Amino acid sequence: MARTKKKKKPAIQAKSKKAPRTKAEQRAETMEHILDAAEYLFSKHGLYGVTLRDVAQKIGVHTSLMHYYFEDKFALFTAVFVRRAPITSERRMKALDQYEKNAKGKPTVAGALHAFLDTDFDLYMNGGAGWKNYGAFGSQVSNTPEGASMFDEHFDPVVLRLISVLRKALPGVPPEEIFWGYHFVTGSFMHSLSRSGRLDRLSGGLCKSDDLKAVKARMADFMAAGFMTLKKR
Amino acid sequence: MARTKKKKKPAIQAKSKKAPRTKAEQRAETMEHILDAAEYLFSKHGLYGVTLRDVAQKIGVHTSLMHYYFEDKFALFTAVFVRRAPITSERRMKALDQYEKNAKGKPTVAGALHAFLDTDFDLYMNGGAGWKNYGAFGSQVSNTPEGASMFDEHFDPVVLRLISVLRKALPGVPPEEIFWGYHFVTGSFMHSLSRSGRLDRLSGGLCKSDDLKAVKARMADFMAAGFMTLKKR
DNA sequence: ATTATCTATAGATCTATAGATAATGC
DNA sequence: ATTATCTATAGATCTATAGATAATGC
Repeated sequence: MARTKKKKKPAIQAKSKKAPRTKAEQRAETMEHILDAAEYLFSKHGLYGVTLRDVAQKIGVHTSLMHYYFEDKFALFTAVFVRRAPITSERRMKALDQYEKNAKGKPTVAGALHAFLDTDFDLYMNGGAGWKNYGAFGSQVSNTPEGASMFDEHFDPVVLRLISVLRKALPGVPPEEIFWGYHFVTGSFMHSLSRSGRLDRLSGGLCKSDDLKAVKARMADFMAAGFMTLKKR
Repeated sequence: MARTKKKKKPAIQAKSKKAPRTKAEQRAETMEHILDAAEYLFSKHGLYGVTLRDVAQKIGVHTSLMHYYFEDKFALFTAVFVRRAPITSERRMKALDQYEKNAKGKPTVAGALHAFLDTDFDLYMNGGAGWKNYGAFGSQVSNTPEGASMFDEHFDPVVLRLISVLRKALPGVPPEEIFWGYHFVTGSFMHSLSRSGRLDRLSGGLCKSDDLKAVKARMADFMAAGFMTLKKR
């Protein structure tokens, strides 16, 4: 990540950061560089707003290398999505399992949402620039037909796990009401991950859309209160 | 709109739907057709995912006509945005004015959100296919750097108007808290307008993301409850 | 010997413009 | 006579592939 910038010093490098020894390492490292660059660019401009040349140029490498490592442009796009999807998915799955266990049959909406959302916010806040970009990338993808099926495939399981906890927390509330609640949650969540900067301008600098810590501090409880308005049957 | 499909009958047309009489009318009608087609396509694939040829083909006209009516691709994109922006903006502005007047110094969060959101949902639900497409288009735009400044320019006034009513409804709550609340609202709102279909699959058909009536019935109260969790100073 | 990277280039778009033709307007 | 639409085409990308060169691996 640190060396993504350009290539400042072609001179002698520090021992630890030397060119990778084995070919396998070299291959892996180049692929990571490509994925990092693609992730960043796709997060800004979407699938069609980025050319393979853009990606190659960003890491100072020839365009044809993109095709050596990835079948085609869409395969690269998919690879960006797939690289991190299982990580966030599994973390949240575990957090929900853990929460439900601790709740001993009495889960709350706020508790479930904290497990689901805060776990991810921690990742995006502390996982480095790559994870921040992935968040913005995901929020882009979530709005396009091209990406919708990737969401279905990789995130349906965690989301349905969340829904199941929410249903226990809200006995008597019909499932469709809970799905509507989730619909609102995911909209806000994706919007927050996009960190578009609009909030900064709108609020005259009072809030920064980059401030995920502030979002984390408010979102789960905000949404939990909303769930309480959904009508029982 | 009805004739957008292709051109089925080059035969004699019904009197009322005859080819436009004056050149001004013809010009206006062609531009509307172009804007309708562009609006639909941009809403699905974004600025870069649509070519001028795509737009031209959709209405069965030559690509060069795009350039005759619009300076370039981005100008067309902007024109799509600008065509309807003032309409939704003014409607909501009026609804907020009206609400505040009726509230006689005692506005509520729910009341303000109903005025702001429901007014728009009515438009998207009852304004015809074009308005539905515009909603999805807007939600796409709201997530891109290219479109952010358009949002700032055209929608900041209504949003700040909403904020001002919310502040009256929430005395003692610092403005930044209210901006965060709005941040959550707009995320859910834009997501709802995108009508991506993911909710349909996720919920196994229990909910349809196309069902704006269901969204309207729940969203304002859901969010209003959330605002109550924002901390006073 | 095998794999990583680059050079060169084909073929397919895409945007945009110049100039021709067809349809209204006086 | 002016405006709407089409034909033809230039110039600029963009994706993708074939084949050359440079760097590791036995």
